[in-house]
Amino acid sequence: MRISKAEAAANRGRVLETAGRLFREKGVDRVAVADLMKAAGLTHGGFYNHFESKEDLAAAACTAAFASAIERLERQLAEAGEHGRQQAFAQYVERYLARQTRDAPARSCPMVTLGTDAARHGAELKAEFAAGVRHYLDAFSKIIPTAQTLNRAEAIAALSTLIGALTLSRACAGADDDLADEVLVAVRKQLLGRYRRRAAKRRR
Amino acid sequence: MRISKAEAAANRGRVLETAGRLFREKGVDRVAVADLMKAAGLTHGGFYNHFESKEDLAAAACTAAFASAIERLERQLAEAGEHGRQQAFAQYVERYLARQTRDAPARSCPMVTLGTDAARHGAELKAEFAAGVRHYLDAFSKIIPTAQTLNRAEAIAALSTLIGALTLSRACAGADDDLADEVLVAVRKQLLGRYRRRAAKRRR
DNA sequence: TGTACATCAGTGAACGCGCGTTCACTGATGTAC
DNA sequence: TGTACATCAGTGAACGCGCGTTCACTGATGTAC
Repeated sequence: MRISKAEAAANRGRVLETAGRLFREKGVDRVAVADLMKAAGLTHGGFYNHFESKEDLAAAACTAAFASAIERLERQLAEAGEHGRQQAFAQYVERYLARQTRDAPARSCPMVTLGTDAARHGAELKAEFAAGVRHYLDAFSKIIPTAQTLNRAEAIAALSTLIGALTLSRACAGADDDLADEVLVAVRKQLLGRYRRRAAKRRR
Repeated sequence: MRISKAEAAANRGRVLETAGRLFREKGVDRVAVADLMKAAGLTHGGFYNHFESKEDLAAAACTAAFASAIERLERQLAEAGEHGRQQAFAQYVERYLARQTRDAPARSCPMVTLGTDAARHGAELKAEFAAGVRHYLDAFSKIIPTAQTLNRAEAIAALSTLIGALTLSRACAGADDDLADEVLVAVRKQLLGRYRRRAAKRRR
């Protein structure tokens, strides 16, 4: 049964969004196309009307995941705009390293959930991932509270810290919850303390 | 044909070591048992004489990978013992974030290469991963050059930074080499600069 | 505006391949005497 | 020390399942007149 163009586009969007969630949660290799389509409310046969291959979908889902992550980041930045960068940064770190975030990878940072996949999968996914990182970094640089000259290198380092911490904490959660939580707390403390100290110094 | 016990043990060791390399390089899910056994110089049928399942091997290989990583870490620490912690730390960071390391994941840090796998696979692998992190952290704390009270939290943060940077750089390498290299350089600079500044301050 | 037909998103069976695992078999090793 | 036999690591064919992908078919939509 043929479907209206608007409905078809909506279906495609739903598949993309579902893929973004499932791929982040379980990894690209551990999600079957048929399961994914079922989760999106369709049957698997129609998949190839929308995407050339599973890899093609992975690349598209990666782009979409980055887009929504960056959108959220910029919203946070805009909201806290008046209170200044430092507060926006603190809030961002708190959310990024919250236990809730760790335990809900499906909607979380694509750099953590898709990074290893991107390193191992084909060129399409890798290209979209790299583009996503570039854009994310641009947005993220704006909320790092520091001197202008170091902005970008510091942004990269801070982002790396967040990514590594979430990776570690997720991998340990369930097996050693104390350790998993300790990682979140320690990194939160280090990241926030560091920039707080610096801000205090600037105020003097 | 039956084989001597010593030879059988050597075979098992070779399988374990091969798994450690291949799993780190391609990820557990992207290495077939048959290919792995062939790479170890055996046929796939004998696999189950040594391991209960592929998951069982993954857990054992994770432990082994951590063991060799920690051994290397402690060797570096011992070598540089006389020059003091700071130099050991600097050397460690330089190696960890070298392009060579990034481009040779097979022998590199298991926290980067197996972290996402551990988060997604079964409890066995996760448990071994968490134990590995604990041990690695203990060894790593010893080379973080700072005040005693903060040692552990700082070690966790520094390690997270390294893990995140290597993850990012690997995922971007091949698609955007400039960005991939920039990540390595920026994080190296940040990590080393930070501790160098602090050491200078202590000397005053 | 109404009619006739082509299009094409969605369906579900089917294909073929690769994978983890099992199994009957081999023959050198280890052991009991 | 030498002999007879049980053990068991390794082999490679086979099994069965799940997966990515294809395909003939359906029927509502979009379009040409």
